[in-house]
Amino acid sequence: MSEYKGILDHIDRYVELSDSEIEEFISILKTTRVKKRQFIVQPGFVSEYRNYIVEGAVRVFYLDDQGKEHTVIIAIEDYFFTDFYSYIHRTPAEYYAEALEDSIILQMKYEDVEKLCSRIHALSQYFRLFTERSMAYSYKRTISNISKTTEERYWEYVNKYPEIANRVPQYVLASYLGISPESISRIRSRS
Amino acid sequence: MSEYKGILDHIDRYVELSDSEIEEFISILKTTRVKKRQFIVQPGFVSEYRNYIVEGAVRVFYLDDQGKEHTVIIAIEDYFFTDFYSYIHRTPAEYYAEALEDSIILQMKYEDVEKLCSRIHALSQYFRLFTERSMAYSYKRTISNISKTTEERYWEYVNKYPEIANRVPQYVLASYLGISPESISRIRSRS
DNA sequence: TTTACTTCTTGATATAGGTCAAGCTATTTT
DNA sequence: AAAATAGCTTGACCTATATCAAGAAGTAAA
Repeated sequence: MSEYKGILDHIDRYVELSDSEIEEFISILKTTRVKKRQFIVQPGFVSEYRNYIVEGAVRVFYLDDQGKEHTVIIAIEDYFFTDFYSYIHRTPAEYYAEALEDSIILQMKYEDVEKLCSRIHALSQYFRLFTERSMAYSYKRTISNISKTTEERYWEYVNKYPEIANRVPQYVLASYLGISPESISRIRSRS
Repeated sequence: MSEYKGILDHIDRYVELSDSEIEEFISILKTTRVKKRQFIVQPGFVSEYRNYIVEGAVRVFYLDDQGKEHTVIIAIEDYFFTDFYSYIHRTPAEYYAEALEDSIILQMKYEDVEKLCSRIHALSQYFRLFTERSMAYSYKRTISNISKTTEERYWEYVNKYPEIANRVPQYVLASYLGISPESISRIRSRS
């Protein structure tokens, strides 16, 4: 059904699955609806799922000892999110995943993904190739974080992801870029 | 031979390869010796290889328009490095990879890795699992970059990787952590 | 349509940490 | 072992950006 179209297209960009493989894959997907402000992952609980967003927006953030939030991931349609460390190592999550809007997500359990990846070579390839691309992107974010000014980081993000920047609250963007909300406000007013 | 022991052990931590698969894998490895300060990857050229360090130390860094260096990866024995974006997308590298010591590295070409991963399910699994772990680590570095003070980042690194911190020049560590060398010097003298 | 949250803006102030400069100390190289 | 190069330290200064505070503007709820 149309609810799986997005994720199947996503897979299709990397590998080809047979019809029966697609069926097997779909069988491990659980569709979940979450309301705005609802938590999908919480510190203390293992992040059981890899989550794919069919519709809506989610952020993953870390709450430090001073009560400050630091956003690691901002995800909209066609993005994946999870507390990756918790998901892989089966340890309690350190991050929150919070719906920024009412959302529909597809959830796949760690064991199910691993089982399927062991059985279906193409699926393993898919996650490998996709994760390698995420990794390359992650290096770029790191470079940006350590080498650019707040203003440069802000405009870089806004130019690269205008739809996301317009869609999420500014304080979320601020905590993603490691900038104070006030500074973002000033950067915007300056232009 | 012993030169392959490290990488085979590395693989062994994730998956089991048959003897013939091991042989196939070894056949795509090229052993290269590089001298201190030699470049293994340079902007403008495609980063052809995934590189594994048998012995020595290497850093990957970005040179910005103001001539400042920003280190993305510091790698010693049993680590991989490459300009990942260039390697995956076959586009000219943006980073330098520079030997910090005389080093012995194992190089595997993109096409060879892809061909083998298509043929050998376990190898695909290996790279998938390993990259997923790298990814989880990468999020931690991001959090650290956007949420911690320079001093916290410095001590965090030194405690986590004391051997590396003692082995590489301080300006390299500084450019990895996004701190000025002077500040690192002051942080150290303060303790 | 008033009340109450939530988010954003603006101003005043403080400070972490960068930059510049100069000298010092190692470590290579000749 | 002298010369040269590379790396580290220290001091003085400066600026980008955080923090604090208070109000304005949106948005949702009652």
